[in-house]
Amino acid sequence: MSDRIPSATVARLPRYLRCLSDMAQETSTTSSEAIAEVAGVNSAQVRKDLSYLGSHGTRGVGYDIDELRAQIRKALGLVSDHGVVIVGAGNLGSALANYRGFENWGFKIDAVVDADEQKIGRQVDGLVVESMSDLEKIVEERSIRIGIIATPPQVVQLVADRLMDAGIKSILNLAPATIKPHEGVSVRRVDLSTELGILAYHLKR
Amino acid sequence: MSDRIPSATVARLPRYLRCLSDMAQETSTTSSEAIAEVAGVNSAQVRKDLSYLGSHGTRGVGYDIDELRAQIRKALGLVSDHGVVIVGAGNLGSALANYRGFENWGFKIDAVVDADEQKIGRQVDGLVVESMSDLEKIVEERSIRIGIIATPPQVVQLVADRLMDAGIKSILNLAPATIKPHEGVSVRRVDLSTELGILAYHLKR
DNA sequence: TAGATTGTTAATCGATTAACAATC
DNA sequence: TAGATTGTTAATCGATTAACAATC
Repeated sequence: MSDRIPSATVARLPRYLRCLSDMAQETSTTSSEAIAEVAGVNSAQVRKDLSYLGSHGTRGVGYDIDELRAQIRKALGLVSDHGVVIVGAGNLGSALANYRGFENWGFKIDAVVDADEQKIGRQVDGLVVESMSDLEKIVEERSIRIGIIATPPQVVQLVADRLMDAGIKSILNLAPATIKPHEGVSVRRVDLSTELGILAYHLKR
Repeated sequence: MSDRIPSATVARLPRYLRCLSDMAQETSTTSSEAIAEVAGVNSAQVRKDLSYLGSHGTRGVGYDIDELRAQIRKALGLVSDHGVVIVGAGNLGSALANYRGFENWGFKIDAVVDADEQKIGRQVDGLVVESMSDLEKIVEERSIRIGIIATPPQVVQLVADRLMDAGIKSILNLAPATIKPHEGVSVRRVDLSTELGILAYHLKR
């Protein structure tokens, strides 16, 4: 609810949430200055970002950490459990299946699928790798709405289309390829070799 | 050389580079419109971005793909080989060591280190996992300037400090923790659970 | 009250894009 | 020449941040 939160703010909210988790041990209250310090941003920006969630701070005092965490979780929609399917049980896909921290955020890896016969049936962090041909069935039966693509780039659009047709509403694409999203589906991309390319630029001077 | 390239442009250049690689098979020339289509951005933006590299296009014709690739590689500093050390031989670190595409871009994984005795000596994609205690020696002897951190978040700053003290100039941090960079060191962060958090937000409507 | 810190305004800064003259 | 496409300007849009009144 409330108005649209700017995308730059949405991108910072999960970071604040993690910073707050780290702080929670020490005190029950914190300030925009302290959050800014830990998150590595400007304190005015923290206040501005938090103001989109409504006013939950107390002037002269700061923010109650637990309450603020709850508010951020609510704003991001991290309140209920989200089922996730990982497509691709290669190195990256397996790394993700094992990735701690997903659970802490209310994400639950429901399935890992792969097209490679060899990999089907293997265990990946307690999950059995299932067949790519069952993808639609898996997504529908388990009401999964988030998909993570960790396949070779050549098949990314194909996989994405199948996911979206099956009802997936959000896709995190870790392969170096662009996805044309269907109407109403949001796609995020993380490309590690791109990140390294950016790093090289800064190495120059 | 030339003036500072805006950071948003730098972040897009690696993407253009990959799009151009895909196109190179079919034709020897391309247009800002075609690149924009594949990269998923506005064509005026492509032209603007490319204009920071100098004028390498031909009005009425377009860009020579091979020449443009060379120019982008040069602008990003991808012309010489960059040595990389990966800290952390867990799932993510191993996935990275195996990550194809790094080599194509002029990156060479020179070492994978881990603090866990159990993992030392294991093979990861042709590399033998080395001991974390040799980190400084490895970085200095092999003149490595890029580090990738794939450790638990608790030790990130410690590892980063050791890397920076040893002479690392660019760090890609894949762990969910903030690094305070030393003067002249650039740090980029990719946090997969943050990405998933952002995805959850878009799931709401 | 005095000190601290929020919430918000308004200025600034930077990034995107429509439009079009230049030119192949 | 006619058609195509660049390179660049200028308008627009959105994001950042300094500053400060509000208020605990």
